[in-house]
Amino acid sequence: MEYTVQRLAQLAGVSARTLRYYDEIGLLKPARINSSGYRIYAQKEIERLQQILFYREMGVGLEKISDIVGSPDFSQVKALREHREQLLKKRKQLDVLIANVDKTLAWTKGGISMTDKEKFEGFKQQMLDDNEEKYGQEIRTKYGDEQVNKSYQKIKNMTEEQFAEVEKLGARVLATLEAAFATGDPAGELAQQTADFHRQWLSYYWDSYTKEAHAGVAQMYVDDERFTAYYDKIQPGAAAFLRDAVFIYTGVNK
Amino acid sequence: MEYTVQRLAQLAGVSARTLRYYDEIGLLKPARINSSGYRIYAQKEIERLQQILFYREMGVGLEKISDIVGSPDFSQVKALREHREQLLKKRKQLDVLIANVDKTLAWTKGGISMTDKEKFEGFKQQMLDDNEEKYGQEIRTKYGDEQVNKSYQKIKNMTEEQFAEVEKLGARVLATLEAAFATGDPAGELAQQTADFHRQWLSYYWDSYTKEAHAGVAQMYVDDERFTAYYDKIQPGAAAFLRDAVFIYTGVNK
DNA sequence: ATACACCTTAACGCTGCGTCAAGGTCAAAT
DNA sequence: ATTTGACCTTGACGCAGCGTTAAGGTGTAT
Repeated sequence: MEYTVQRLAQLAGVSARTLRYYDEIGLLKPARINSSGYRIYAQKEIERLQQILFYREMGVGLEKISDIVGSPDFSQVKALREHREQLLKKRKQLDVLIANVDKTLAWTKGGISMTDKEKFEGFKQQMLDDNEEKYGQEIRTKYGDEQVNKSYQKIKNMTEEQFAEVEKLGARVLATLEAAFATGDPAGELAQQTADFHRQWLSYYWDSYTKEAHAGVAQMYVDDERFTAYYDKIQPGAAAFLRDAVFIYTGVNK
Repeated sequence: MEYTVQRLAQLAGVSARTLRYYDEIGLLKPARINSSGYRIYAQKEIERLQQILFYREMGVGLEKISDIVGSPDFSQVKALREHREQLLKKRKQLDVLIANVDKTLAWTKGGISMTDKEKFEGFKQQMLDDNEEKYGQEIRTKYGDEQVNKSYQKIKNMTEEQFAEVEKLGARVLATLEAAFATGDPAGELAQQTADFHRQWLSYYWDSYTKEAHAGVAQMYVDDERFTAYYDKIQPGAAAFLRDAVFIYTGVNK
């Protein structure tokens, strides 16, 4: 039995346009073209189409389908396994989105304004691990186990996916700091924006924010050469500049 | 403080192109244009951008964001709630896809060929409910509670989303039947294809398929006027034609 | 002969930008 | 004064996977 586009389309439950498109991109060519230029499909094409649609239902892209269909079975299995991974990833992302929406909704109910930009950002696990590995011992003895544990605990509760967000916020602090440093004015708007970003960034690691603690950390950036080095890699003096900006921002002066 | 595109882009962690695009579609217009034609953004625009980015992270489309931002708070909450529903839907779809991939993988392992097209289709809950409502009592007494319960149980185990699939397969049976009926030959390829689709469709409701049962159902389509009416709405005689095709397909003759 | 259903190619539209291309502007360095 | 280099501008194409006119040829039933 032979089929025209529309007939095959009905059979397969797709549109005629789709079949023409598949022809166009070489994914499914008709068996032959009749004297009037009509596309004619036969049994073989039906089977190929069904394979194509199968993978399409799975959410595989047409190009990958093209690779898969007509390749040996074990390749197809491998492709499916890989595709499965991608689907899982997508679902995780969705979970994060949903969690964020829920959080926002909850906060709005609690009277916390939607304009609070803290909601934007997330966390990183690896950052944590790296941190613990490098400085864990020292920080713990210096600032007390309980504090550190609480902070770590808070972070552990977040999902991995939110990592990119915190990194972004961190990068934003650096970028803004650089621009602000160029102005030379720690009381200027750019510098104050930097301090605000820094506060937001910090808030991810702290259970509660206080101006005094914020100012304390800023001072530490100057006192502890590791932090100084981190910020000064932008420009020598950037750490001190940030501290000054934060002092003004918090209104705290040591 | 005022910002050019690039500066604002850095600050917000997006590309300059994005900001130009947002300007183009009217989502975020710069505060002013300077004498050289440069876009200049101010504090107000920063805040608006942050709101925009917030919703964007949530996966909301730009057009909807345009509606949301700048509307009263309660509207925003409503929008978020609706968006949450959509996210949940998407996740459900993903779950179905993943389940399908898993099933296919399992079947392939079990030696069942990937060319079996049964994997395509799903089920419907509502179809069930409708069915139970209309004919439940009668069917139960006629064919026995146990059978019906088993069938129903099987269907209940599937997810709602798979519904569209079974509907599609059902439609495919009808469409193919119509084309086959036009040929007038119940032994022809089209008619045999119809019988095959019908077998696939049945397989969703039955734990195990047998040729005899298939042929029995086909005969029932002629004997029970409700079914006859259903298939004959295509063309008078279609039910009988389908029965003949299935008899040939199964090799069973009553 | 005429209507009507089906076929063809061509081409724009949708989302959310990335990515050249071709050219103007601005501050600093020569 | 000019040259560099980093920034800015407006166009416009490209991406996936078709949906959707548009303009016109074909097939068949009346």
